[in-house]
Amino acid sequence: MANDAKDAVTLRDVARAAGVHPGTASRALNDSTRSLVRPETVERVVAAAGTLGYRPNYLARSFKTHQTRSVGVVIPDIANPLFPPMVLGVEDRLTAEGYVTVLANTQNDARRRERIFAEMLERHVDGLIVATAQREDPALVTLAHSGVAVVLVNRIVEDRSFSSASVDDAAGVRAVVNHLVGLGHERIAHVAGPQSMSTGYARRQGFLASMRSAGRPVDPDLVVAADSFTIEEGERRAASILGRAALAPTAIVAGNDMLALGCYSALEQAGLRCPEDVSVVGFNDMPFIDRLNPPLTTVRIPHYELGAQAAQLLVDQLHQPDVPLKVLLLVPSLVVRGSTAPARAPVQVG
Amino acid sequence: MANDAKDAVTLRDVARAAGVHPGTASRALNDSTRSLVRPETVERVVAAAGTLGYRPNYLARSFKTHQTRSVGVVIPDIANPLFPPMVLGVEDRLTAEGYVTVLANTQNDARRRERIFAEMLERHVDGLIVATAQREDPALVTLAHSGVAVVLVNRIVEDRSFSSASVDDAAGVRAVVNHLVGLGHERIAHVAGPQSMSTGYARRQGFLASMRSAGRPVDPDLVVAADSFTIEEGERRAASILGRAALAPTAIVAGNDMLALGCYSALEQAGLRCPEDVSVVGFNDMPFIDRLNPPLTTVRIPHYELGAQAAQLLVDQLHQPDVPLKVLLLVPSLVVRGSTAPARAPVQVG
DNA sequence: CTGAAAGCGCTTACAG
DNA sequence: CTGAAAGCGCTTACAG
Repeated sequence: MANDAKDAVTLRDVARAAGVHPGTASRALNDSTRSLVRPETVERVVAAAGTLGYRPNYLARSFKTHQTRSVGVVIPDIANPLFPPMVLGVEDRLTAEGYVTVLANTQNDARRRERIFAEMLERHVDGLIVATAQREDPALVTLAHSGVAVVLVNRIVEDRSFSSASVDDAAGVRAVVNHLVGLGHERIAHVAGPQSMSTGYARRQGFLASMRSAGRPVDPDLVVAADSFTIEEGERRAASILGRAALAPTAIVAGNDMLALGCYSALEQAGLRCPEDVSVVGFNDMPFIDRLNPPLTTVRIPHYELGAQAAQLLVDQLHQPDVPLKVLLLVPSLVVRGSTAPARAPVQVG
Repeated sequence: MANDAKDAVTLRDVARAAGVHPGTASRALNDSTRSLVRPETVERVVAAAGTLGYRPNYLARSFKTHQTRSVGVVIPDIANPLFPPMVLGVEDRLTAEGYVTVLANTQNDARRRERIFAEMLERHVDGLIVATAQREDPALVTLAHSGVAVVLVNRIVEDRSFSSASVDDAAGVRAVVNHLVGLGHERIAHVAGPQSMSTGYARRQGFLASMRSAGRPVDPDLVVAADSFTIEEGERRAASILGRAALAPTAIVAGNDMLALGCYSALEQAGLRCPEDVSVVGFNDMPFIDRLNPPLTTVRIPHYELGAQAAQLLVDQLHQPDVPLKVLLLVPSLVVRGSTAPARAPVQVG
């Protein structure tokens, strides 16, 4: 039974060994104060710390300085394969900067999110990386007012009062629509994501704008919005389109890959083939989506990079509190796979 | 600009408002010491805390008590879809118990893992849930000797000196072999996982034993072990089997789903079809594996439950330090999908 | 049952 | 450049 760290070496021990006052030892050992100490003294202290195997007590330091060198990462759904690579990017960057990652997942539940925010504050995280922003998000604004540094990733708040790393959603959808139009599609449906989130909203707006630019009239019966970015919602909404329209669409633009998977299911239920009868496109290019049946045409976004950039924004903010807000928009690219094919005559349904 | 928590309500404020000494206020507010205080006094203190909106300073408490109510979760590869649901299970359980989850990922790198362990200790996490155990793992043993509570998940250390939640690997593989034998397969290959990990090892042992029981001779040319649980390694090892044997196997048992995906690739490279020419079976039933082309027959393990159980074991250990070691073995089940089919005559290769 | 006091291990104005 | 001292906000033996 090792005795925890009861017998740990403290700063006093180091000071004694080096023949200096604890205050001096502290200054010698800290980057920001080292310059205040005579080089020879620094050397002596560092040597003493080395031989004694001194490890500063983070708890004491945090207690004193109110900094924990920890960052909370709040995601909506850890089971959505979009997020793990993003978290990985965050974690890599944060670890490199000496921060620790406290992960929490809201399960798309607002109450749960509130609790997480409160707890993160109580834990005195130095900052937060939030992937659960709503277009209007009073809770998040309140949080930021409490003084913690907050950076948004993937989704953004509309008033742009946060630094963020996200993706040019409209550009992504434009590429999708152009691709489908190029394949001769006329009746193009959209299963949009939740309109309360910037991603769901911007992609839908982008869809409507691109269709207009391409001179394709949008049949209102072919545009629906899901309540969440889940397979189930995708299936349900796609089914409603297929059930409502007399003519099936020849292509469906899904708000993201999860919704696209739902579209696959709905098509199968309706006895329609993808891509022979209906093309489907997703958004995100999440892991393994290229190995599906059929492989999904989708918009590739740099998951890892998104996380890493968000982390960098936060670190910058922590190191220099008056740094200006920065909105980073990464450019996505279309990846064409087997789920899209040239348009044929629309299938009669219903 | 809200002033951080500079103006926070402290225990002294509560004590003053309630007309008691801070020590008494502390005792009144803590579950374990409340019984020492007269009920009316407790009431007064609690009321004062309520009106003042007192929130205890965790940092001060942690500093004093050496407990942080935080738990480190160490996984080998966040990009492996097996782990997110496991982490979710851990997190749910831990959150419910008032602990915070500090996530770190080793990327299968021993050096990185060492650094993570050291950092977790410096952060004074109360315990660790480790998904990166090796069959022989001196680093982990050292860690446990330092006094932190450690619980293993998924993989175990052979000397059984840790509590753990894992899966009966041998039983899982037995079900696989029986399934294949039932389909008439004779030439069954095994692309095993790393033999330095309990999962890779136990499944391989289980494979050999089950084949023996089933009266199927094992062709040594058809059994190889991968260096890591990755798609690339799976492809490489499966290719080596296909390249070496004069007769292709009619089925491949992969050490896990990632390796099975690699087998898919290798078969495709070799111009062989799955399942028509060669059946493939995985292990883990990781998310989305049922939507692949073809859907993978695999061994289902309760990912979420595994994480939740490990978390519970840890919490038990933290609440009662002398709790006996507990090795929990969850029972997996075979899920038959499109990647396995009745045996045909083996295909001539090379 | 409650108060008074010490102390956890640091950091940081304040002197000198 | 360094020392002496205060103090961060709690918890917990120790008295009474």
